[in-house]
This record gives sequence, structure tokens and C-alpha cells, in this order.
Amino acid sequence: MNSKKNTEADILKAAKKIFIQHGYAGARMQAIADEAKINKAMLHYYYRSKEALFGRIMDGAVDLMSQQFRKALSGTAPVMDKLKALISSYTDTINQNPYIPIFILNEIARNPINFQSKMQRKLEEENVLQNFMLQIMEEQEKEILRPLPIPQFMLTVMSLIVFPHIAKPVFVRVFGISDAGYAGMMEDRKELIYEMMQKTMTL
Amino acid sequence: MNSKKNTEADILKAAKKIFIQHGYAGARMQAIADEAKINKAMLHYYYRSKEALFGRIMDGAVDLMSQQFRKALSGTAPVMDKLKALISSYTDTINQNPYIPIFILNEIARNPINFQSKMQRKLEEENVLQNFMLQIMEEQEKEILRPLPIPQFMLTVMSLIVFPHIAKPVFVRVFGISDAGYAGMMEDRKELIYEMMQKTMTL
DNA sequence: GTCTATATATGGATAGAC
DNA sequence: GTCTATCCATATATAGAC
Repeated sequence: MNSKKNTEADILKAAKKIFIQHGYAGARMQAIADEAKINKAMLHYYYRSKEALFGRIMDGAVDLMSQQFRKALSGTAPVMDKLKALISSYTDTINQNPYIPIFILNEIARNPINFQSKMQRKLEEENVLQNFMLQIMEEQEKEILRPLPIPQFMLTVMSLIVFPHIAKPVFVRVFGISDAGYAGMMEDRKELIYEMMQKTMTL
Repeated sequence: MNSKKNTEADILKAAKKIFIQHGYAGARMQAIADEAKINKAMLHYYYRSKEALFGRIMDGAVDLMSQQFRKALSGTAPVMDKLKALISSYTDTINQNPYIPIFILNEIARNPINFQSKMQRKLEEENVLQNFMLQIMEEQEKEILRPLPIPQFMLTVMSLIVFPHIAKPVFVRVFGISDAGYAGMMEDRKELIYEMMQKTMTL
């Protein structure tokens, strides 16, 4: 049996862990090799360079995120229903991949143009974001949704959904919460966020 | 005239810019020297090491943030009034120092324990945070505020206040907003955030 | 495919002249 | 206090044996 696939996958898994933990500049190829229990040279054999390897990990993260948006925001359901789906699926996904938001944020700071083009390409495939924003405007005209600039609307939802996962490292320390406890809080927040949007964004 | 003070301050200013832009691991001493228009050796002459220099910058950022909390949350005003003050002063401060939140966030990821001890020491000086949380509980008992676990309450406020500044790099690109336009949005959000808290957190 | 050894580059830090 | 030159450790990347 050929062990190629295993090594290749092992490297990806290790790289994901190390890059997410330390960011691009802080990550060491040696640390990735150690984590994958293989030799440093293997990293280059399979992925040629640090930048290339990092790109693979970032692609995976972008895929994961854009998938959430596509699944939740496509179709013809009312805006508030779509939001409910987004809140739920995003929370579940991040609970399983806790450090993805921070990782993505670092990359945005490091190389905003590269990140945005990756993300936008994904979302433009089916015009997901564009269509959703049009739908918001429609519902605003129909006086279902409160008239509010689209960026403000989007910013508000994303704040409530994403920030708690970014701030996790602080909050667990300040309030002495366990990982499981925090995940539970995130679960409770699903309803809280929906309720807040309902009370403040609908007419 | 002695130019010592100028150089020393120049370095700090340059270091702030470079560290904030690239994070600790990504920042280069050479880049800081270039930015300050002095020699690399000078950095070590004044601040001995990269880590020490970074520490100074971080201290400044922590000071700035903890000051906001102390000013807004001390005293005997009702919780909602304090929040209004916090929303306003925090927004103003960040509009003038746009990348502080991302910088702090990166440091939390890099060295959570060190950061938290710095921050906590600042806030413990006058028991700011502790007292504020007690006040929230009091108002919850008096049925002014909705009964909600304190961490959830804090997480919600902080999400609405902080996240928009973190997400700025993405949003300006996705929506094609100028820096001034974004600052304006943040200004508008002051009222929006207060209103959301009012509608969803008070009884 | 996998390893050891090594090349090459870069970054932080120091020595020493002025 | 400021500079040039240099040291030394570390990091990425490659060569070449097995």
C-alpha cells in the first residue's frame, strides 16, 4: 500500500493546526514537520514552499466559510429565515473549528487583497451575496425589514455571530469558563441573536 | 539641544505603526528603523530588544483601552447610561486609532496570559469591571435589566461595539466604502447600538 | 518517498569607531 | 547618541544518498 496519501493528508492537518495557532509569520515549518511526525524536507517535497502550503490551508478555510453563506443565504426563503439558518450553521461550524475566525482575520490583515479575491470568487459563483442584498432591499421596500443601509445591516448580523468566537480567548479567562461551557453559551446565543435581530431589524 | 527625546519618540511611533500593521512575528526591526529614519542599532540602544519594544507598544494600547472602560464604567450612573458613554468613547478612540483592536486581538492569540495579566492589572486597580458586573446584577434584580448571564450580556455589547472595527478591512472592500465613509458609519452606529441594547436588554 | 546534510537567506543583536 | 560592520542564531529551501 502506498502511504503517499496519508503523509500528504497528515501534513495538511498539521499545517492547519500550526498556521491557525501562530499565523503565517509566526508558524515554523519545523513545527509543522514535528506535528506531522515527518521530516522538514517532506513539506517541500509535497507542497514546495511555506507560502504554497499556507495557501492550501487558507483555501480550505475560505471554502468552509463560503459554504456556510451559500447554504444559508441561497434560495427564496425570507431574510429572517435565512439569518436563522446562517446563525445556526455558522455557530456549529465554528464550534467544531474554533480558531478559524481568528485565523482568517489575521490573513485579512496580512494580505487583504489576496483574501478578498479568494472569498469573492467563491461567493460570486452563484451571486450569493449580491442576491441576498437585493432581497434585503426588497423586503425593506415591502416594509418587512427596517430601512437601514445594507452595510449597517450586514455589519450588525456579522458582529453578533462572529465576534464571540474571536473574543473567546479573552472571555474564557476573564470569566473562567471551560471550553464546553463556552460552546454551550454559543448554543444559547443562537436564539438570542435571532431575537435581537427580530426585535430591532423588522417592522 | 538634545535630540534624544525625539529619536526615542520617533522609534515608538514607528514601532507602533509597524507592529500594528504586521503583528509581532511579522514585524521586522529593519522596517521599524526605516520608518523612523534611523539605524537598526538605535532600536536596541533605546529599547534593548524586539520583545521589549513590542511590550512598550502593547502597554500603550492596553492603557488606551482600559482608560475607556474606566472612564465610562466607573461611578454610579445607571448601566444603560454607562453603556452609552462606552459606545461613544470607544468609537471615537478607535476612529483615531483604527487598527488597535486587530493588534490587540493578535496579541491575545500570541500570548493570552501575558495580555490578560496586563489588562486585568489595569482594571483591577479600581475594581472597574467587577463593580460594573455587580451593578448589572443589581439592576437585573430590580427588573430594570433583563435577566441574562453576565458573560452573555458583556459579549453582546462588546460584539456590537468592537467587531465593526475589526471587520473594517473586509467591509470597505466588499462595499467599496472610503475611510471617511466608514468612520461616518461608525458614528451612526453609536445610536443604533444603544437602541438595540435598549430594545433587547431592558425590561 | 523518505531521510540526513547542507546551502542560502534573513533577522535580531552586538562591537567598536566616531 | 549615532553610525558601519559584523556576529550568530534561526528559517526556508535544496541536494543527494538510500
